[in-house]
Amino acid sequence: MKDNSELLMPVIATETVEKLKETSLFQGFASHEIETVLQEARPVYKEVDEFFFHQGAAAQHLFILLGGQVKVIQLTPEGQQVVMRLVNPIEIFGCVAALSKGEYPASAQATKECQAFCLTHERIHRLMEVYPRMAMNAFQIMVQRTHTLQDRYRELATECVERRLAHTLLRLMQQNGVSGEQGEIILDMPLSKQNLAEMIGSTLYTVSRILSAWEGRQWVQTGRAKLSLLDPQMIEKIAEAEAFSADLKSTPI
Amino acid sequence: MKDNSELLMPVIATETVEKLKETSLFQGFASHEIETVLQEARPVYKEVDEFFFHQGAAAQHLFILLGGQVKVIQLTPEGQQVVMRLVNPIEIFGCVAALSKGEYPASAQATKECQAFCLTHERIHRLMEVYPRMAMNAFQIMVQRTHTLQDRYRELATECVERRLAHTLLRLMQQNGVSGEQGEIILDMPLSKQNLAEMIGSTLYTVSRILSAWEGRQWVQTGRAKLSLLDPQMIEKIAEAEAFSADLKSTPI
DNA sequence: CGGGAGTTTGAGCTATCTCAACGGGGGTGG
DNA sequence: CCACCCCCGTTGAGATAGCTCAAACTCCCG
Repeated sequence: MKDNSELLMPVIATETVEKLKETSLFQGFASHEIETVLQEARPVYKEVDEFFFHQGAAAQHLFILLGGQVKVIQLTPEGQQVVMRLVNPIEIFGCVAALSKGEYPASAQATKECQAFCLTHERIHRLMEVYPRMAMNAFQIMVQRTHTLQDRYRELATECVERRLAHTLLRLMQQNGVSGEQGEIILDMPLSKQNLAEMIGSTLYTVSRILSAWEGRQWVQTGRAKLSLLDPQMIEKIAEAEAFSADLKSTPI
Repeated sequence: MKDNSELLMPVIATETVEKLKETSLFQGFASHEIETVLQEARPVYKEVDEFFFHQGAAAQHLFILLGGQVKVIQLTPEGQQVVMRLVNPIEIFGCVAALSKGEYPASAQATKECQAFCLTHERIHRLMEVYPRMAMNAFQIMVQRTHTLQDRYRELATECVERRLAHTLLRLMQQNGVSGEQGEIILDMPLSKQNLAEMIGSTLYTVSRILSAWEGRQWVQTGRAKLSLLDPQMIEKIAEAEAFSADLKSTPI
């Protein structure tokens, strides 16, 4: 283990530090400062579907995702899942562990093979006292995240399923969109209808129906846990226009 | 103005510092440090229904509420309101203004006569560099708030209106509940059916129907923008029990 | 070449929204 | 002090988006 970490650290550092430097938590940090921080971190690897932590467990570690993707999910008392957010590389998750010792309010599960760093409660506390900038950045991140969550909340409270789905796909496009050969945008992630439903507070049946309708008009293309946007502008129209809808029952074009 | 501020500052300080010391943003601060911070703040007063800021306006100030109550609301493009949160004394709002210059994502409106302090972007930035503890506290506050918002999101996504209403009343009870003479808990705030509906993503009609049913069973008592919980335990049962409901159409007890 | 996970689709159901009409209390202005 | 008006609330009836359940279908994997 010791050999391993001494081997890994410098490799990851040189490769990753520059990336980290540009982003959220380490805004305004010098390279050597980031390296110092990473010295305190422990690398973690997870296979697909493995959990970083479970809802209700003692919150010990904050994670910085380096590669892969993580979904943060909450379970209702009845066992229904709700996807609270998708974590992409260079983002942090498990923030509740950062300063206070409590329980994780949600679970974090790998949707791809993942590499991450993890930091203990005590170390974060100490680091933030030494680097106020880090605390400020963390604050900033949470402000931003609250903002996003508020938007989703408003959508959920006021919009119909079709528009919520459109909004969600657009968000996913921004974060995980990859341009395909015909100009379509492929969502580079495993994404079942069930997953989508859990993100927008709906059922896989309804999601399937809506996507079928969209597919019939060549706006999207769906497959087994795959999805491409053929006509993002149309999806935007659905998301924004109040009086617009695929109108699932209308005559075919 | 100058006379005014010199007159007000010490008065408010001596009276308020101890309160602030115990709470959120100033955890771990010494009295004299809080006083120093408040020197940089400007007092603000608002009448009922006045706005501290509007959604979309340039985010210039972060506010610390001293007295009164504020509701933070988002407007949909169609003009529908959603109440994102209620701010009670010694809480902060307008956090988005703290570090980055952006737009307020929501509006803040006084529901009672309010006193508050406001701090500019630049000052907060400087203060947080001097007092890392302040940044850490702010981070902590936002983590907590995200947690609450996630819970509400999950409720909205998975629960029926009646249970969402129950959860919301329980939350309000904790924050604004005052024990009445007969052991009932009075919600010490102006609270119309419309407001409640905007908090839980429903309509005033549905809320009215549910509360009527509850009132019929002596669980609550409603009036013009008033509400008391006569039997909080029953409301808790509704909130938690999966198979429980007032069953609006059932025979009277 | 099963088997299973993910998906599609139909049919019926129901919680909730919408619309409309009426009720009632309290603040305000005469 | 009274009356009016307005805002808030109630209640009914009808419409509907989306959920539930059930059944069949399809791809991928071993």
